[in-house]
Amino acid sequence: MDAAESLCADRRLRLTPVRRRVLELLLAAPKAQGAYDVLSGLNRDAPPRQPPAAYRALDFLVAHGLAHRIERLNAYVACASPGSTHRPAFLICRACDRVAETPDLTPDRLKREADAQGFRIEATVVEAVGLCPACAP
Amino acid sequence: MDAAESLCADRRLRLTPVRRRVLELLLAAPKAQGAYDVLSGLNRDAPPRQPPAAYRALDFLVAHGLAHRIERLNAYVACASPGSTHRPAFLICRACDRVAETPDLTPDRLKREADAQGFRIEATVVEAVGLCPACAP
DNA sequence: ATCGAAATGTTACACTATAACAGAACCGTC
DNA sequence: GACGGTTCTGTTATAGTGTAACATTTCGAT
Ligand SMILES: [Zn+2]
Ligand SMILES: [Zn+2]
Ligand SMILES: [Zn+2]
Ligand SMILES: [Zn+2]
Repeated sequence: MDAAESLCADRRLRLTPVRRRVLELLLAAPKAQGAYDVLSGLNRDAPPRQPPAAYRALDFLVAHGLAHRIERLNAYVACASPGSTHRPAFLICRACDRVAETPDLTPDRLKREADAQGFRIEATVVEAVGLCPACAP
Repeated sequence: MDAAESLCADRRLRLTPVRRRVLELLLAAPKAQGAYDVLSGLNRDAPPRQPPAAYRALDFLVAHGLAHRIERLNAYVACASPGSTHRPAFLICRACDRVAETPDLTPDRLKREADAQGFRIEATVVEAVGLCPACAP
């Protein structure tokens, strides 16, 4: 949280109350939170909010590296090391939905990292997004 | 398609008309197809089908390695090399949604593979699914 | 104080996915 | 060829995820 504070200060980003609260919720959660989980969290405070409020805050956090979206779960987690640009790998437990973030690493190191944590990988998804030759500028 | 035929024959899997048709649709499509795209494709034939028909066929194809689900797009593509167990990486163009499947490779080879194809990676998602220490049997 | 940009509120809707149960088709055995 | 279990399909309804569009407010700088 402190890291997020100073990061936003450095970059002149506005960590508004809603965004701050959403980040707190993600940090406090033991597992990845869907957008509507976050929304319920917000609405445990007052006043009641609508879906866009949650999505906007989450988009902000993801865009600036304070949180990650787990495509597989349609859910979000707070980043484990905000500030540094990184391409993390996530270890997602299919039983409890807990998500561990591993630091930037090359793919063959992924298995060793998982082994070290006692995590048994059953499937891995690698998705790269970018521009194909036909669409490159 | 022939590969799918023989693969199903070998494994005593039933490549029923619906499943066959869905695979044909995926193979014919230039880009990843959402479940409802597939459903529209099915309904261009008769008789009209409902969402579960598409999802069931897609689940079957994915389960047996004839297709892959692209989490990022909530969409599906036909597998480029069915039969072989593999952990492919997908190159997803954010502009045209075309998806290229790269063969099983280690992550540092991903960049080289992409470079060779003239594909400019802008973001990569690595998601591993399995069992965390707390949930392991 | 004023103005433009950024953020939020609000309504309504689109897209994605599954539960639950009924019926039909398939496949082996007797 | 009739049973009987299994797998596949049909059908209805509903749950879950995400966004478009526009009004309103807040912020920060001239
Ligand atoms: Zn991170
Ligand atoms: Zn677990
Ligand atoms: Zn494949
Ligand atoms: Zn493209």
